Amino acid sequence: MPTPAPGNEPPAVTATDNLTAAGGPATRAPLPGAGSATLRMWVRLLACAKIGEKQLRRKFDEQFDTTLPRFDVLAALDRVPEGLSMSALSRALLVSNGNVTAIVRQLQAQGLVASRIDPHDARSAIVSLTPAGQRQFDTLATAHHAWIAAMLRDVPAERVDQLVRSLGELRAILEERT
Amino acid sequence: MPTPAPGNEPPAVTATDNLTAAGGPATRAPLPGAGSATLRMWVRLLACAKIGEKQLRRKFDEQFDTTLPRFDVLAALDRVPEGLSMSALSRALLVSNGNVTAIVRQLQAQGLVASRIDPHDARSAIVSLTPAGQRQFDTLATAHHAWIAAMLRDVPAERVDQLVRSLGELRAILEERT
DNA sequence: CCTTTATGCTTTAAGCCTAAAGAAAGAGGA
DNA sequence: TCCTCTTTCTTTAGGCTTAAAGCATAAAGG
Repeated sequence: MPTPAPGNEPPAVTATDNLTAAGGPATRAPLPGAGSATLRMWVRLLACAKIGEKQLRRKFDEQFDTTLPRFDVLAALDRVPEGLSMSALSRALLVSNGNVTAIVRQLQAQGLVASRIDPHDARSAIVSLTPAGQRQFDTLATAHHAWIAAMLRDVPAERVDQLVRSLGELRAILEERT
Repeated sequence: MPTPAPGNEPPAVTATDNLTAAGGPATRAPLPGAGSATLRMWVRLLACAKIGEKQLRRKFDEQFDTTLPRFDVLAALDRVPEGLSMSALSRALLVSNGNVTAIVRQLQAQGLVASRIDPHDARSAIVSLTPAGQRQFDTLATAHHAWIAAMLRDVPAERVDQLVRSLGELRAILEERT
């Protein structure tokens, strides 16, 4: 559609990418120095995460009839063969306690994870992968890895390394302020 | 908390940060070259987005009794005074069409946005900020900007600039593959 | 033993999100 | 006119997410 109904197509920019565009040379910008570079960084970070997540979510659904959060649980459990308590799981995944309850219930119904009472604490359930869950995770992880490699194949290797470092630093800073 | 309840505290790493850790010098790594640097980059990107989003969501809720998605809608509309159709809005926000319906309905009930029929196309509703919505957005945007500046105040300015560039490049690449 | 306090987990209410199906309007051609 | 195809939007079913309330267990102190 060339020249589509004037004023109907938005610039394909997410949210507030250029909040300070109007106003000319700002003489009283809030929080001077930092300017809005941090805001632009944040908006772009979020856009990247959203776009990529959308692609991965669709792949998980289409090819394996599962979801990203369920994969995340399996991945967390794969890293700790002894199993994790619900609380530990929720901390590892950065989601709320109640949320984990529902997701684990689904995986349990599918026979992918098992839950036993902590012998040292009757309140605590320890969740771990079943053999079927381990097999399922291995399959999913391979596909997941390949999807991401494909998604990012046009990003130069040195740029990837740079981002690994910078984002690691950024994550450390963000975690401090929690 | 030094030495906390042995075996109960997971390493504070999100999801699959080091999938290839076990196995020594891999002789048959899938997708050689790229290795798992892309995977680590992706996991870190996602972690940063989640941590930051969580903080912002809480701030929006506590201080203004609103939500991030609603702010996103206001922000998109602020950038286009003539208003946007529901479809254009959903494209700008990277969310589904049906989702926008619900969020706009909320904002409409609060009197922050108005919706009129497109005179050129009776199917299309054009949504725009009301004066009250504009005032609300200005307030929220100022706070939002300040929160982000505070959240990222320990990231060196040159690192911010570097990330702005790299993430912009990354976003462009991700958008191609949609 | 009993009370108080803290912890682990589940439940609930409310909201965000998607895909898919459906309703309504536009656009084009026979 | 009528038929078909497309586009725009809403609705629906299902899943993720949170905060807050509630239940059960644990831990500490009288």
